[in-house]
Amino acid sequence: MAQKREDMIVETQGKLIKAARESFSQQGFAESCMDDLTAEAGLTRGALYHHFGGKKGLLKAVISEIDSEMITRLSAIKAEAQTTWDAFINGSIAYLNMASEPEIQRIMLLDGPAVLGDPSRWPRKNCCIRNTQLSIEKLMEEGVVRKVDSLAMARLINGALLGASLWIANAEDPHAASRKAVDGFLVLVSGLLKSNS
Amino acid sequence: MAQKREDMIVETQGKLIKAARESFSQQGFAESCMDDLTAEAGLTRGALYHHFGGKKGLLKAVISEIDSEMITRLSAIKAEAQTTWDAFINGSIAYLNMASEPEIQRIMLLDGPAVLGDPSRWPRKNCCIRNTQLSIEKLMEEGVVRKVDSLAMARLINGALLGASLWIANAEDPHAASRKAVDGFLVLVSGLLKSNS
DNA sequence: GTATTTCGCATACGTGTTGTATGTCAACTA
DNA sequence: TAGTTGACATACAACACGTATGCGAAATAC
Repeated sequence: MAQKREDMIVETQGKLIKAARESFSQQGFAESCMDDLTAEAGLTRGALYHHFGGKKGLLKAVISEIDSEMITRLSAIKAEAQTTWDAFINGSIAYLNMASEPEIQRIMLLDGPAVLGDPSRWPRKNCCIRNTQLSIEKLMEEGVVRKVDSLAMARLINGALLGASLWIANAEDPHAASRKAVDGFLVLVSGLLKSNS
Repeated sequence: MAQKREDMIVETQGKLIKAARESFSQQGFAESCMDDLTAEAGLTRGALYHHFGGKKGLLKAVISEIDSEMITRLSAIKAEAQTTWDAFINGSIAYLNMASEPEIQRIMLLDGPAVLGDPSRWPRKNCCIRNTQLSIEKLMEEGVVRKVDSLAMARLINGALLGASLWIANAEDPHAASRKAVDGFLVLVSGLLKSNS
């Protein structure tokens, strides 16, 4: 077990990331105080700057972790579908629901882009947009959907889901809003199908 | 001319807003220093706090001004169209282009939502989402598009355009990206048309 | 026309938060 | 077991924000 030290490191980083997820999602990135945040994790700012280089570095680590979780959840849902189209639709709806969760919305959709810039430039192996793009390309190969630029379409769809999720999360009746958003989304993506026109 | 004092006020506020637009769009809201910003306008932070109450208040004023300009530009474009559908499409494309402008993107689409929260809650008389919603309702009345929840659809469409514009602004070839985005958007909204299915 | 009040804006100050520089002690290496 | 690394804490300095206070020119009153 030459892993004792290494274990402590990942534990420390984990505690910091956990505390950061809570603080960032509840108070927002700008309002989060690093002294409070690290104290919550039973540490000091020294650990933070040692491991992550600063406040933004911690945000990057948090985003990376949440992103991985989202990919995992999305993949599981898509794997259950029978057809590529179903996988695309179910994945999109799942994304819509995830994006309505306060933590994901605040960190990934509001503070993340504002602090770190365009999400597609974030250095992460898997990202949701890439995922959507691949679905579309597969659907085009299968001849199910019309020929379009897959990246542009992925951006449009991702943005649509994001916009709807912002609305859902702030609606007086999120459940009803979610249903309306899904209905609308289905109408919208029906335009992709070759069978139309 | 009992307006001498009042004129000075609007001039002062105008200078602050102008400087803020530059600073916010170039360095972002968080990185903007109020001392530098006010000095740029030939004033001090005293004027800022007197007129706008603080940093966030200034951002609100800036957003309000930009929003008005966007509405004006959109209205002009929509008024030129022959049909309601054309007005909707042309307005959407115009919005896409506007959202690709650095100032609008940074202030209205990135920092604004992160600092002030969901844009639909912003206290402004006219907003782009409301505008889109009205277009959709009119199209439904005319029997051109299928029956959908207009607000949900407006949110989806607005989000799609926003997502695409973020991509365009960060693309290596913005012009080509813009064309692809417009093509994709047309495919997407074709799903709204009643003539399909 | 002068006295008085208002208020637009500047100046001065205190506080909180960030980043860096330095110190310390436990864990690895030989 | 001695030496070295490095994980993390402590101490310090630099801003940037918000507030409290002050000044001087317009507006108002008489």
